[in-house]
Amino acid sequence: MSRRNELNPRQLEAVEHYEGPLLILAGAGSGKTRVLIERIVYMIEEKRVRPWNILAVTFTNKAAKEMKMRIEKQLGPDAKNVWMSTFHSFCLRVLRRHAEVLNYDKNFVVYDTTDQRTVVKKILKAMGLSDKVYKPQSILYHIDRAKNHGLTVEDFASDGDYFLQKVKEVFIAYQAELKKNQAMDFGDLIVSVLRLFGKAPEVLSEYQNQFHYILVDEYQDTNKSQYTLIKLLCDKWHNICVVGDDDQSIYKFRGAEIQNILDFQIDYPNAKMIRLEQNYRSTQNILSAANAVIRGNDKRMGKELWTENGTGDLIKVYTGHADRDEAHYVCAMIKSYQEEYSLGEMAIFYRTNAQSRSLEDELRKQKINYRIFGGIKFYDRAEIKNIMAYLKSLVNPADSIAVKRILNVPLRGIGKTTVGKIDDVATQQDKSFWDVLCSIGSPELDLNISAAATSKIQEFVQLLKDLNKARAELSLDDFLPHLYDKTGYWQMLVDEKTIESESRKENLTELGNVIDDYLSDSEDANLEAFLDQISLASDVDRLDESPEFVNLMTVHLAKGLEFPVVFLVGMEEGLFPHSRSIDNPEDIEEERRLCYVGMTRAKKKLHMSFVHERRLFGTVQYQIVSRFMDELPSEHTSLLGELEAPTPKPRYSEQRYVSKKPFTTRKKVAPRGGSEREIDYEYAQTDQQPFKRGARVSHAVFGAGKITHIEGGGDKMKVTVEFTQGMTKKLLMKHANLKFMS
DNA sequence: GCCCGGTCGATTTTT
DNA sequence: TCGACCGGGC
Repeated sequence: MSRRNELNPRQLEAVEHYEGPLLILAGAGSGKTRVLIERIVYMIEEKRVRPWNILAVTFTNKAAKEMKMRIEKQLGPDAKNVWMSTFHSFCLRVLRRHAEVLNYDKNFVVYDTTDQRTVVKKILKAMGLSDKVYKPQSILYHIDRAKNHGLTVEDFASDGDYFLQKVKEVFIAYQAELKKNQAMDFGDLIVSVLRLFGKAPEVLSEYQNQFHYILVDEYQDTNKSQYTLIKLLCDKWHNICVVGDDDQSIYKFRGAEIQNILDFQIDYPNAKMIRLEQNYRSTQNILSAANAVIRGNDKRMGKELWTENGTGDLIKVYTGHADRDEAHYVCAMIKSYQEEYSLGEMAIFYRTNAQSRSLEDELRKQKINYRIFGGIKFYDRAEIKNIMAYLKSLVNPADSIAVKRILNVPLRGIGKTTVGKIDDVATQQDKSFWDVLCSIGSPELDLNISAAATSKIQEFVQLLKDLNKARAELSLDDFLPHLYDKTGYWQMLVDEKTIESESRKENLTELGNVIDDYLSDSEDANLEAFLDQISLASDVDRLDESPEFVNLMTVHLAKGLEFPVVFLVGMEEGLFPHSRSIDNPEDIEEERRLCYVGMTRAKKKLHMSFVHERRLFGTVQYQIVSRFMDELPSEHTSLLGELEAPTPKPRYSEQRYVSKKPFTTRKKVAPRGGSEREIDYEYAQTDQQPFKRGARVSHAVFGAGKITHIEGGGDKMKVTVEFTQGMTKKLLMKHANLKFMS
């Protein structure tokens, strides 16, 4: 049964557009996923398009999975034949089939960022370059950037720049090393397909013939090489439909080119454009405010979100003294919402991961359950990486990064010196690390390795060989425990008996669950395919809805999600917008988009907050309110103090706030682009009152209390207040906005 | 081979 | 402030 009649006219137009290039400019919350799904269903059901002639590309596995599920629900098992995947998994699928064209082994592995770093470091060492001058991160930035632009090593131009010349040398050695290890990094996956298509035009035309219809989601986040890939693939039929929102392009630092979406109508001259501006997620207040913020950007196609959801609450703006107060405020608010919303319906967004700490401290103190996303990823945990390295070594022993990683884990007494010797031989004889390992102890190879180490290595080689035998005999879910056991890894954790080792064990158990999940929803399950899936998986993919936890994440991670209650914290210059983007107008625009993304996640209640002092890297930073706060029209915001304070409601009624928007009264002395922005900042002032010990006061967040201590004077006056709720706080008079209660 | 202690540096991160 | 990383000492 089609639900197409529930679509609005614009959405319907997008769904029923059939042939030729189409750009769907889909604002936040405008139901674009639905449109994509209905469009695919429409093509298959009404236009009798065969599922395998459709390619749909998304950016996250989560999005791909969800779309697949929803299409299957409408179409049945036929939907399985639609090619629905991320850019990277699509490329991996293609490469597994045609790897030999590029002289690669079919069992090549995918290297993640950590592996990349390891390789670069090794090369720097071999080339005698200091990793202080040639920071691996910086080198990898250039390598990744080149690949994002669709360039291979040969194309990499140093423009006579000495540093870039060295980068190029490292780049060349890096690619050679990857090749030797039968590995590709994320960027390679895309570039290699481009190379494959260049080298074997017949393969390209095979895919061109197959994909009559191509859909690309989040088009604003494609990079140059992804753009080229799509352009090639749709060159025969020109049935390309891209969906995106230029206002939500927030991954420039990863090579995303907003220009791709801005130029779509130039690239595909007869392209039709459909704007989806009706929002089904948020209230009008939230949308109007978000519209106003994003209007500050120059480079955009222009779009105004609107909704029939009603005006809704004003955006609550909180200003506090220190980060602690902000955390306190957020927690108080969360508690006050708990009757109306579950914890899982609330989320706190911040610009940088480091900000989560003060929030976490307070959440713990107040016994509010929370979950945090990002930070250390599941698959980045040492124990998971180690086990994965075992699995990778079994599938592809040429992967010397993996083999070296586990050679001495658990500790086998095979140390750095030994590894170094083996490495040297491997380089000299142009053999893989594993091959050298295998020949250790044989008479023709004298490495000057101690007898003890030699026998340890032989045991290790035997271990992997045994494991590979067992792998053939056991199913994947039986094999993993077997591996935990035979390697001694589990025992090692048992012996450790620390809190960390306990959590490591839990993670390993969780990895078992991941395998079970994997086995239950894929037919041709094998270790190779499992590794592929894991190497392309991310943490967000594991994000499920749980009602018992408040969600904490960076604004980046929040993209694509929605919550009834949202707290956007740390709205301060230098943090949001981040200091690294402050003197580049283009970067500021990206920060503004990020702010827009954060705001438009909120369905009902949006809170934005900033403080004047924040502990960062151990020192106190004095903060200035974010320019984005200035861009919020005052008619859509309410300052804390004008709004009903959370539990408990103060007993006073009169409002003392003189200025409606005290935080905006700053003078811009250097109006545009001036690096030193002189800012005069005013705070909401309470009338000066003769505060004395014992005075009963009221605070908008903490409620009623009693002053127990006073120190300092003038602007520096601090009071200690014992609140009736139980906590005691030291507050700076100037910012605390305390009210007297008679 | 391994452990410890000083130094340095520190956005965001769908794959 | 906190962690990763390296080099020296055992």
